[in-house]
Amino acid sequence: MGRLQPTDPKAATRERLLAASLKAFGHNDYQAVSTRAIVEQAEANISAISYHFGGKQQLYLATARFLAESIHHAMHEGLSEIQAKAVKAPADTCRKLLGELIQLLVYNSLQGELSADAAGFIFREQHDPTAAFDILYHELIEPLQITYASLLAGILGERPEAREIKLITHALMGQIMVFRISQTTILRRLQHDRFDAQDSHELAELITRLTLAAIDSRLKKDNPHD
Amino acid sequence: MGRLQPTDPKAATRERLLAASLKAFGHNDYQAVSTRAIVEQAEANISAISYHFGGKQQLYLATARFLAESIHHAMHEGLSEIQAKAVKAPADTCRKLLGELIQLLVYNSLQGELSADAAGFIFREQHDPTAAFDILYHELIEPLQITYASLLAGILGERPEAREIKLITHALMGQIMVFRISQTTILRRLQHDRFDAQDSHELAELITRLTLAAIDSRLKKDNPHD
DNA sequence: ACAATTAAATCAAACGATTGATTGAAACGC
DNA sequence: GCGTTTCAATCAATCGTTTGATTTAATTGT
Repeated sequence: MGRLQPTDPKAATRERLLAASLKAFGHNDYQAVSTRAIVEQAEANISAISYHFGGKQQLYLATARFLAESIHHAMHEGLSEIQAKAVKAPADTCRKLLGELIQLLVYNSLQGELSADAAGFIFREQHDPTAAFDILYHELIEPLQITYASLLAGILGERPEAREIKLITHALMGQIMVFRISQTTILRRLQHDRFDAQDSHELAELITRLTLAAIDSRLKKDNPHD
Repeated sequence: MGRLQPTDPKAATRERLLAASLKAFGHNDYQAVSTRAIVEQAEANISAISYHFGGKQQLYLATARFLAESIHHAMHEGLSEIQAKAVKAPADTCRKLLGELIQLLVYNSLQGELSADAAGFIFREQHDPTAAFDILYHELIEPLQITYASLLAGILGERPEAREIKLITHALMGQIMVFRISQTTILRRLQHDRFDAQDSHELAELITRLTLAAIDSRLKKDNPHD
């Protein structure tokens, strides 16, 4: 997995357990994942879970933190650059940055090696939230929403905290997420078997066009002197 | 539940098992749902599953069919009316019908009594498809996508089967679905506790505006004599 | 029309297998 | 040699399924 491998042999087992847990919990409910399946995938002993985490429940929460860190690590470079350029940026700069953000999100959603596991984990927490959702929300979901919303607000000249900006942000980000969440559907519709990097690029461009068009019409509506 | 209650007392247990299964499988994986939990909810005996369906696996597949039928039943009236008006309809009629379809989808996604169970069931099958996905896809997902795509194609003057129409359909329907799938996120962002009928109406109008705007820009791009 | 017979449906009890967790001994690095 | 980490063995609890008996409903014989 794409994580930094710890040279410390003590923490190696812990890291393998987290990676195996993410893969397992990304595809199955908490109750549906057996601790034995995790330790088998991690090539560890059954009691390693109790020893390193205290139990299955604590391992699950640690996996949520591990997931948030992993995604944050994978997107931090691109994301922080966008966020830095976005402060007090003019509308046309925000438009360009929004395109970059969409590209970043699409690529990470479709090409990221743990995107499938992450999507499964996050959705389950969305549908029936546990304590893990708080971790994912504050460290992953909310920052992305705020970044997207601030760009949107920069283009539209409104407050990022406005109710309608939040709703539009959610709807427009849905255009991206649906290609991960409902990937089986769209692949079947296209009679395709997987999205490669080229597909992701094309998809990001399409979504960017749709997104900017939706925003533009709102600009015109607010400034009827057109 | 909003299903037609069978006067036949023989099939009553079967129906209760299906309703209980949908509720259970909508919130938990196949493996995470115990047959004992289902029969307890259904007020039936443990062996009723084997007797009426042959086993847990067959009950699960029957639940998928039950879900497809239930949603179909809930949306059939509004959907068939839209589909009937859509045949060879001019672009402006398609625009109006698309708004009605969005309204229908939003309302059913957010207000439908089994929408939460359905969303959970369908997502799990999207993420790790089993034999149940084929049922859901052919009887539920694909018809909706085709209806949406044909309206889109009617507005844009293109073939509903075109690759780009399918992609745009998927992206735009994502604007709707994300409010069900990621409902926990948007409710937390808004510091809201639930979407009522008024919220759903407002949401449908917002999404319709965003959607039509995205389509309109494409019209202009294709007809540059504007 | 009513008792006898058959079929359909439900029930409690039990099966082996698997679950999360714990234990004390063994192996490890320093 | 001592603290850390891993191991196989074992615990009670729960899993899906099966079983044989019981109850309920329908059918038949007369």
